Amino acid sequence: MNLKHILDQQISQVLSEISGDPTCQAIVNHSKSAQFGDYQANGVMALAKRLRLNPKELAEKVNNKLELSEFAETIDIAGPGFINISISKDFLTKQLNLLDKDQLVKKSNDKQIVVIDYSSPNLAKEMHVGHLRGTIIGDAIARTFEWMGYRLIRQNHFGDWGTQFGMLITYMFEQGGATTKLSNLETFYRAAKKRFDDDADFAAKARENVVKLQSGDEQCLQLWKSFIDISILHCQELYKKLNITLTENDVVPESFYNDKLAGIIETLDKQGLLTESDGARCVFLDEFKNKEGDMLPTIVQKSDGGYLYATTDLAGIEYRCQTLHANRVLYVVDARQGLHFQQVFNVAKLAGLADEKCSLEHLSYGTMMGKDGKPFKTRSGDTIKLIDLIEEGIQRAYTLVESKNPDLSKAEKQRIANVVGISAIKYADLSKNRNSDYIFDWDSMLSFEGNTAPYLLYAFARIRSIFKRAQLDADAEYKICIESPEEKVLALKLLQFTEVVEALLLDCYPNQLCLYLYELAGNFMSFYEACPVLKSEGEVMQSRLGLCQLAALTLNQGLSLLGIETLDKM
RNA sequence: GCGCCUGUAGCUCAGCUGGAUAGAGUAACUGGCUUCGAACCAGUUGGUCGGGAGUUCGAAUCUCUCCAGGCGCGCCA
Repeated sequence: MNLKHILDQQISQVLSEISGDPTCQAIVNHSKSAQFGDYQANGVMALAKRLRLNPKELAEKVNNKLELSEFAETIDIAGPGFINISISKDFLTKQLNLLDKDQLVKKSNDKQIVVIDYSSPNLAKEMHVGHLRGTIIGDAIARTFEWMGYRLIRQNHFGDWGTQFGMLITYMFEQGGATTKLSNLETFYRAAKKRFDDDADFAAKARENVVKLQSGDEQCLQLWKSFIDISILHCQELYKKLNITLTENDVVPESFYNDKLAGIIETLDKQGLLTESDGARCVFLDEFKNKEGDMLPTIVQKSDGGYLYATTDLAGIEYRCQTLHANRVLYVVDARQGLHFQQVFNVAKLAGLADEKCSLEHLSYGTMMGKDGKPFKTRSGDTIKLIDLIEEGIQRAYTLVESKNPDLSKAEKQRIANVVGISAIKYADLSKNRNSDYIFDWDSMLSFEGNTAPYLLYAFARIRSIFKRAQLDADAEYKICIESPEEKVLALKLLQFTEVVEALLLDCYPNQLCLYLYELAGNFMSFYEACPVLKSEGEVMQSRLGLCQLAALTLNQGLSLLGIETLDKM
């Protein structure tokens, strides 16, 4: 159940009854501090002002009409007109005992189709830390929609088409077509780029090969395909290491849209949206006009007839809306492409490529910065390879496991180090608001203390350890009965999992889920210190075991939505 | 030039449709392991929310302006 939502509805309704205006908002939120109860309604003051009433008197009036005895222990009117609600232990006890442990959150029964576009690596380039964010954030969002019962379709918009592939193909010819040289993609790419920059003949040949490739030359196509196979293999390896759910089947590359691009231009043309400007074909939209009246074009076809990024994305929208029948299309892409997506979305709607009801959303994320606050680059001008970050993370975790738990077997330490290292990297990214730029720093990304994934994993491992030590069944039925303050705080937090997951589906900010899990783990730690489980007896012990069980289930599920595995021992 | 984003504690960041005394982690300091795992817990110190003006019962949040940084703006993706 979504307690916040229920309280909001009930209080909003009372406000509406009193005012006669059905749109009244109770604005229920979690209370900021324990002295203000568990939930607070802030909407009374705004309404009082509109009705020119004394807010405190209105709050009293609302309170008299409210029927919240099922939920509330106390309802207080405080300050200028806040309604503070303290949830009763009886209610928490009842709800937690009723909770479906297999579900935890009631699944959505609207069968919306959600398409999510994320990761989007490039052909013949190794993935670097810049790819990390979109991949991790997109995966968390995808997992959440899927778990909540939506029909979710992943699209890995693989960058496999463009002029730079003529360069690679030409270099491949020079090297005698030895595919083994591709094993190090980055080196190969750089070598090809160097030849392209240094040698005019090479560059000319490269341009020729682009044309050949585009006109379907067999030999070029074959070489190109070998690049794709190797690149995808490389990405899948990383996905596996990072526990990312994308598979080969989710790859729908740019080239997939090649034969649809002419049709897109035709559609735009038929609707009279195209304007020729300096030989290029553009769509000019009023909403992208500046104060001086200058029009910002969305270029869809170059003067040489070639198509562009925008054209491919329009084809992508058409495919996702018309063929996949998406209700929502989510693009997890760097914030720098904000304008591009705004343009493409508007053109698509106007041209009817996407129907009115389909929601096109750019879930943008910030740019990676260096420690100096400037855009990130290493001294050599390269980016840090993703694989190096991962290996460093695992290595550091291994060292830590060895110092904490030297008696474990080597294989066990390695397994733990893998989970701890990877989870620390993912959580460091997921726990920040995706919108803001972020600073790349080895130490903060690979930290294992404080608000990090290992903290959550540690809380989980402690719980498992209780059951193991006492040889109790972690899946048995335990009857919960809330008594102490620490139990109540934990109980309420457990009940709020629904609120967080449902909010995630609306705005797609995984850092909200991270925050929730961190607080849940913290509430558990406080409970653990204050309320001994195995030294208690009878019903109290049963109840505390029940709380431990639910805390473990919720932590495990929440982390799983973030793409983070848990450990029984660490 | 136009537009978008960012500016919160020494550092890294939260802060939800405007709400009460702006919160965490980290660093520094204090206390807690013969007691369910100290990768932990309890506590102390630390902030003119970039500056200024405005809107209002109330502003980190909305508006304007200035400053600083980042990004994007016709044939790359």
